[in-house]
Amino acid sequence: MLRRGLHHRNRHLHTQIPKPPSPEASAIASLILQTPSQTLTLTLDRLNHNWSPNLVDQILKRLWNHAPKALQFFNLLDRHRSYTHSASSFNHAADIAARLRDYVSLWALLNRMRARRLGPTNRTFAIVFERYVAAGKPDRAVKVFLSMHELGCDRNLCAFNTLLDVLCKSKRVEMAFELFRVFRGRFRPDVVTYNIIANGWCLIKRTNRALEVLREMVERGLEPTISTYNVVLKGFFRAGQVKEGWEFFLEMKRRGCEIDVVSYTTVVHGFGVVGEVEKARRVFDEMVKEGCLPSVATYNALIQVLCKKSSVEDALVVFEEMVRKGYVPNTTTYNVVIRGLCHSGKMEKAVELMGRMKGDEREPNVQTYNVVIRYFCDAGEVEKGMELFEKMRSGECLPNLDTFNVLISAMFVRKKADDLLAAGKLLIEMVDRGFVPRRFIFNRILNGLLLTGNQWFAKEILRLQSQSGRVPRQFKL
DNA sequence: GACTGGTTCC
Repeated sequence: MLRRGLHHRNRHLHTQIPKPPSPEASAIASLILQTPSQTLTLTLDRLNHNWSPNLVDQILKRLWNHAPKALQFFNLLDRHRSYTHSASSFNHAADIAARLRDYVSLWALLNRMRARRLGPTNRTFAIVFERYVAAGKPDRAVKVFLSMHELGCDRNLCAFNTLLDVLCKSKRVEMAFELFRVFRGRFRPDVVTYNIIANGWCLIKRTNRALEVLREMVERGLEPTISTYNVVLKGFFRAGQVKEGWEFFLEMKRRGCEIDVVSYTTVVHGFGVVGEVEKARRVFDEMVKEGCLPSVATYNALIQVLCKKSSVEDALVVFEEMVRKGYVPNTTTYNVVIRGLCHSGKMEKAVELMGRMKGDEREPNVQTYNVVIRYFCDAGEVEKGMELFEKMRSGECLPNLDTFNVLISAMFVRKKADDLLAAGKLLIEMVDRGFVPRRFIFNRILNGLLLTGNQWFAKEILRLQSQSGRVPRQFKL
């Protein structure tokens, strides 16, 4: 009986095999980056490549951190004699324009899609909703949804669910619920709609509201799915109701619910955050016994609890075990283990593991770098932190606000004049990349520079401060 | 990536 469920339970395993990298796309992407904007047309003409939608998508993905160049590439290729963009490439371009908050280009792209009868599709609208909400304009997202039909796309339940999901994930649950109440007569909500709303309430730790919504769902004759149960399960653990969560899990089993890898992972993680290492392990072992294969996420949950509440050595045992069993650790796995190693002072081993990521086609991301840089700086090895920072600048991993804050703070530990100079340079780069430093960072650096008698540089920083703030340069095209 | 669920950190 248990065997029957094996296939769909573990469909996630298929996604664990890393996609082969596309050397062709990387080569063209770096060529585009090296070519000055003025001569890009010529370069692309001369390249005369056999373009395919997939290749163009890959290139756009690789140019993600270089948005203006990405859009220029897209637009130039749009005027190509024989090649025409696919809907998916249009969506990529729209996503990039929206991320730059360049709404003029965004809507121009949507209109072009429509003119060519490529869309805009539900996926396009999902991007638009997400970007407006991320930019703090949820009302715009709702407005776009309400005028979808004018843009050549039916207002359907899918789009409605997507909008509710985007609002809920940004914690605007009240707003989503209001919308749900107003429009439920028109769109006939399905179990997905209810799962989204219930998950929203759980996200803000209002498990009772989630249960209320789900009761209403059942009254309306909709059957809960395994996702519904998993939403509630996660909700209990997230709200710190561990006892209720565990009892709900047992109830799921009693009722013969097909507990899947997500349910198990939720429980392992739930016990993990409250430090119940033994219980977490027992549930992990139980799922294996029940014939449900753990996924990478399940391993991540277990490895994390071992790192935090047991020891990084125990975590490494499980890490090596999963590798031996043929799993490919993902970036999260590496980040968890690397953090554990840093935390117990094993910096060399942490750096070694960063190197090992590349072998698995898992590039260290900004979180990976930030953790290792932070621990190096805390240990007083500021040079090693800077070394990693240089490395990330040369690669495709962009530093974020955290990276700069950590490095700049580190420059005050040793009370050296050179360090203050370095802090000032970091501040300039930070503003240059479109980040807005907090005022106390400016003041700290200014005071330091004045104390060490570097009046000239202090003046530069002051000028920078008066300029920074409004429109970050990153967002200008 | 094509309506929903599980894994890192701040």
